[in-house]
Amino acid sequence: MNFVEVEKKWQKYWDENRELYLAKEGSTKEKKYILVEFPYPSGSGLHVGHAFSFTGGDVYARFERMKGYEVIFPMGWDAFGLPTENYAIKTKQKPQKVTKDNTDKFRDQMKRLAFSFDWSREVNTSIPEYYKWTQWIFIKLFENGLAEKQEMPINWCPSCKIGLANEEVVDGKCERCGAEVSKRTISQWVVKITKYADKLIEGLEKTDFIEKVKMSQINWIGRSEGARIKFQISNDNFQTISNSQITKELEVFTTRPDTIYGATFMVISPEHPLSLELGTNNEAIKKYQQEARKKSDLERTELNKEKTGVFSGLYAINSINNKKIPIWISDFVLASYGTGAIMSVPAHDERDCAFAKKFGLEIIEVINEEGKLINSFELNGLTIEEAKQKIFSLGIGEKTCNYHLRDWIFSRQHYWGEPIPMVFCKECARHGGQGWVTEKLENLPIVLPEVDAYEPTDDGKSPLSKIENFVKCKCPKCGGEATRETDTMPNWAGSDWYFLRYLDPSNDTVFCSPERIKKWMPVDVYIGGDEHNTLHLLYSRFIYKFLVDIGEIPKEVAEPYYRRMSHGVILGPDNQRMSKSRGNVIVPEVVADKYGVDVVRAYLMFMGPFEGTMAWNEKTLMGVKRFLDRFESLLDNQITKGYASSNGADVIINKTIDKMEKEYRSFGFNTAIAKMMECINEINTQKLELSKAEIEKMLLMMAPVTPYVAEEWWNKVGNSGSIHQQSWPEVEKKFLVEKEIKIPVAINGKVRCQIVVENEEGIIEIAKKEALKWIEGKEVVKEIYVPNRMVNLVIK
RNA sequence: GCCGCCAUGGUGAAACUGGUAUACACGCAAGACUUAAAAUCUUGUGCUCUCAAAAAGCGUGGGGGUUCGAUUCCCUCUGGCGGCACCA
Repeated sequence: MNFVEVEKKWQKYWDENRELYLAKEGSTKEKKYILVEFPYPSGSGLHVGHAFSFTGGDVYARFERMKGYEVIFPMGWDAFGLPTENYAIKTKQKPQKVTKDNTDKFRDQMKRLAFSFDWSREVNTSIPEYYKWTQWIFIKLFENGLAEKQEMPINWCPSCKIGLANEEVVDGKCERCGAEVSKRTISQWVVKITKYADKLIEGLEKTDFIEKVKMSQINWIGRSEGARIKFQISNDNFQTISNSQITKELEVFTTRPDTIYGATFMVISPEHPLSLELGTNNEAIKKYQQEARKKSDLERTELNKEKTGVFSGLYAINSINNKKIPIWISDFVLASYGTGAIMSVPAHDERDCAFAKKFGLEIIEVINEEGKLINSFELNGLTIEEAKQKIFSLGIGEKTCNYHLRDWIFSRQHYWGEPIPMVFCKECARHGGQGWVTEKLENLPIVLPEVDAYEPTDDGKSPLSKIENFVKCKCPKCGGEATRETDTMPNWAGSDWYFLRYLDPSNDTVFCSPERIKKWMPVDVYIGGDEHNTLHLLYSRFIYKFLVDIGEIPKEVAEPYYRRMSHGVILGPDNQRMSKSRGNVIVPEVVADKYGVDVVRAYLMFMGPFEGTMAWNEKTLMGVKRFLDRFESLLDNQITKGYASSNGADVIINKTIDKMEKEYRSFGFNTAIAKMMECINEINTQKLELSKAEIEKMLLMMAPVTPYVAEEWWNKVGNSGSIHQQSWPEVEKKFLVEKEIKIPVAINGKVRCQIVVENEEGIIEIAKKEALKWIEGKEVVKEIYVPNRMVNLVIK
């Protein structure tokens, strides 16, 4: 039977016997939640990257099932998003239809690749039954003061006609299309993730993420400790320059309050309130502000060589010595960070120094080479830390922290996303507040209406704004005439919490029952790409922690993901990233047509370490194919001539069980396969005869990697039912014990010879006798025996 | 610039808590089968010295250290990858 027929046969069987891969709710077994990031169902189907990471997850899931865990290994679709919307526009189809076609295709491909997903738990972020709960989460955020509408400048992609989160802007360009991003001020929903900054850092301690992931999260949050210090603005010319009475002091943020004696000027950003105030009647300042506004983020960061700026005309009073220091305006100070104002210490900060040199400002050194304070009166001689403490004790400044993490702009002006379930009511606004009213829970989901045109509008509004009977509605609070929010949510919204929905996918009264959360959470292993280590991981941890805080999730499990694995990347045969333009794309389905699914799976797992980057190599794939051929012909020969009556290969079989188990458990799939190769090589070279039980054990060991071959032979040797319901073979420990031990003998650390002994008695003497040649005439000054490892003789 | 990670044959890579470095596979070479090729099988394969073998020496990016013993631990340098970056 060829592999095509075998695959068809068993795929049908597995489809008809779905309980094989179901995660059973009533099970008394210990649970294991294995999660792979769900894909965006694009039109081009499953690519090698998917095949690779899903196979890894699948092998692991199958192994843990065999080890007796109740494994939950679900799959779904992160289906909202721009590519589908764009494709729908281009092909004049409905996004709903495009999504259905694509997910059907993905599902078929996944089934063919034998991924043992529990399909009864499939989720799709774009169906109303799912996004009802995404909307519900938004309402909870709003009710708890973590979502609000703000007028704010956003990153605007002129090509996609969409607002972008900071996260979606890479080097000042749109992450998706590469167009240069500009600024626009739009009224936007903002989710206040910054309130969770510390919790998100602290929570990392409860996880087992690798250092790389922890660091990128910590860097992204960017906590920095320092002080806010208020400086009085000198009265001398304040009145003449500004007609306002309000701004009489200037607050700065600094991480180095100890250097306050070195502060020779202040810098405020062009968007700082004080700058804006001054700009109204000062031409030079106004002109500078206009120039700064014109610069995109890209330009502002590219132009980091030459500093620009303008003097404000004002002076601040240095709180510690009453010295008058000038206040400058420059765009190297960002309005969005800290207070938008700094005290400049040019002697100890590169940027301040460049600025001071350009504009001829004073530079005072306050730290000497030993890291002690100088030129600082009462602080002289102190260390930096001591000086900081002293400053605080003098009542200057207040200890605070700042974060690089920004609040999360949650509005998108596009069609294919979750409608934000908010209503604007003029009447309610009149009684205070912004006038934003949450939709009633019983009215959820707010269903995305089917429309004829999905194109974003040129004025930057969502296409939903054109649909009158969607926009016009009754206020859920007062019942008056109101209008519905027409913005939709970003892609991340649906993927923030999908791992919870898998646990209870058809519940229509809660997003997930607490019992099921208690049963299955946390995710034991979360497999995904490095590109999601900051954004997706941070957003979903935030949403999870928020739901814990408001009591919607039992607080026993504080973090959603315990371990994070970042799967590797497969490059094209030319060692380059696969891309259509390079023409180096490998399509897993095409390779499977040629060699069979099991060869593809085994090859993907054998290529290299699961977390590594490796290039596709057809020759190595052929090696793996040869190995599987050898495996099958070994079984075939043995069955043809009859099974051996005694277990002749039990030593190598048991050793292999032991080793493969360890390798599978630690995601060492490449070495797991190598162990089976060794086992087969040994059986062939020693011409060992196999019993039926031994053949079955070998099939069981291969079942996670090559499910079709294993299933086919499992039945060929006379079993009924599925091999994928069997347990992992037990290691018989007695076969692991060596009768003789081989011990290398080293002289001065260099291995010279080997001895074979039955026990450790007098082993040093035996070693000395064997190594006589090297130690003759020398004095042995030290004898070391490491049990079962080696003997080392130190001679002079 | 700051933070994190990595560096082993011709190639992809193994090596448990410091204990025989290079498992497994690719490639290459020789041989068997064949009219021939493909496929398959067998043998060899870190480097130097050697016709060959034995023996010896050298070998995990460079240098230094700890240790009886270091791919593994420490310091330092070099090169590469990833994250952050006018963030005060």
